[in-house]
Amino acid sequence: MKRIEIKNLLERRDYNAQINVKGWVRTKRGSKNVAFIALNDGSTINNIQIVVDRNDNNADLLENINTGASLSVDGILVESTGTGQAVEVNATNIEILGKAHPDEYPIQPKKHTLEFLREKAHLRFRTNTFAAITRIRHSMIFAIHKFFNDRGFYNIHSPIITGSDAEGAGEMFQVTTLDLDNIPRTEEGEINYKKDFFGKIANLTVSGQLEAELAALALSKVYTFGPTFRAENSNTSRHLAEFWMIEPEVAFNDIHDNMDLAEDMLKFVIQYALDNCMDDLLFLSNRLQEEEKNKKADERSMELIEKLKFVLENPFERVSYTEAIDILRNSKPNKKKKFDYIIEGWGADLQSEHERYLVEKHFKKPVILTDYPKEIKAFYMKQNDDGKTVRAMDVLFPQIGEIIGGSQREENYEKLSKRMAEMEIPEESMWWFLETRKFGTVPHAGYGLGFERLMLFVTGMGNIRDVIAFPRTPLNLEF
RNA sequence: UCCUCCUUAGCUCAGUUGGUUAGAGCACCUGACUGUUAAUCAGGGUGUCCUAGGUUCAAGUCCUAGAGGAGGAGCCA
Repeated sequence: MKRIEIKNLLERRDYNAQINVKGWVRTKRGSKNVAFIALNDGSTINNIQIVVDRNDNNADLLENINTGASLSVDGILVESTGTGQAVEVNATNIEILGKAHPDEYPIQPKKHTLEFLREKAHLRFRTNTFAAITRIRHSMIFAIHKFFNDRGFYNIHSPIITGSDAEGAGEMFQVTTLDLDNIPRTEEGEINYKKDFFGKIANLTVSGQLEAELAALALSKVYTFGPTFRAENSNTSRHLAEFWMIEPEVAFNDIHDNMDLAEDMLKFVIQYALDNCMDDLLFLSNRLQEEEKNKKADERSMELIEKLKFVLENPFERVSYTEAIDILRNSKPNKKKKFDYIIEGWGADLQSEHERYLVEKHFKKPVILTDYPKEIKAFYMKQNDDGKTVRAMDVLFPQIGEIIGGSQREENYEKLSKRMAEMEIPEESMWWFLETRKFGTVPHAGYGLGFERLMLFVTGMGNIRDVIAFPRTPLNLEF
């Protein structure tokens, strides 16, 4: 008999139909005459209840049906006589596909800590929490592609291995096929990269932006969605060494178009989650509410679904860096010296505590900060006429901080070349990037969205290691 | 990389100013009961107290070093 997915089965009402379901046991509840098995196959967060009549013939069978075991169940779909579910399956035959010995199987029907489950990353998909996150993650991936596809964008696969060491976005992972026990040297005693696979130093990409710009300057509207690698020794709940980044790049867009695009995109994908993942969001919301009970009233955050709707319903606050500095300088925590870094004046880099103050205390909604001092931003950003600032835009979200970083790009060859020289970025490694400003240059803009940071916001999870299946962080590469 | 905190049963955690035999809930086993909802009730015993040293009559508890984890900061998405 063909297997029916539990998601579909739960919606059926054709009682007495013969069906087959396969899945993993979540719990088994004992009884003298009858046993109840909650079975889940990942198609939905909800389980199907399997009802088994106890008799002498199946005592051994039932003994081996423990949490985590996999089953194939033939049975009859019936209306449930109990409360808590509309339909259930009266089992006529159960085959145990794989046992899960209860003394050894670590995922038991109880609350486990997220830290514990991180150490069981191979099995944590089998928990409600991670299955829900995984389903939501899929929907978010799909929503992002849909958003851009619906608007005529082209998806670009930017390279994962790069020969450019000047992307300027952080420490890089080197890629080599050289024998590390016997490194070829030049006559001067330096490592001879001419003998390496590519004949030069190669690294994993830290950004697909530069390649996306090249494509945008022909196809007008493009985006990348790929893995990104940073070898920073970052040990926080917001950083990964390997993460996924979405980088749209649009020719003829200025910074205002760029902000509109970012805001539209975030709202689209959040709406998509509400429209398509409500079961899983409700589960995560309840889970969070349980945790919140242990917190003081003023530390509790907004309920998850309410929070998502709040973002949808309110325009993001657009504020220049200069205005933000004024707000911060006159803020209570600054005057009372509650900030670890006191804002003295214009030019200071904003710390996490300042961004949080603006988003969570002052504006109480997402904020887009623009026009930062050029000294604290990347070389490729469009220089404003004031000679001091660049057309950068950072989208700041409550709890997450910077979820998007972007800018209008400098399209003027001379200005870009001059800025690269000032920042000591070697032109010879970036000649191809500069040539786009030499031939048919146009104003353009783009940004990078950290996909896992979006996932943090949508799921309400607190640690980025719990919204990606196999997180890569310093000293962590088990799975 | 820096600061702070944590590591006790399979899991979640308690363990007093250093003091006798280290505890609870869940899971597991036995029994009862029952169309149950992480079923319930009764009984059963979990152990390298992270590791290695040290102080002490006595260390889960104090000290030193190491390992692992968490939170915050920096870097950033």
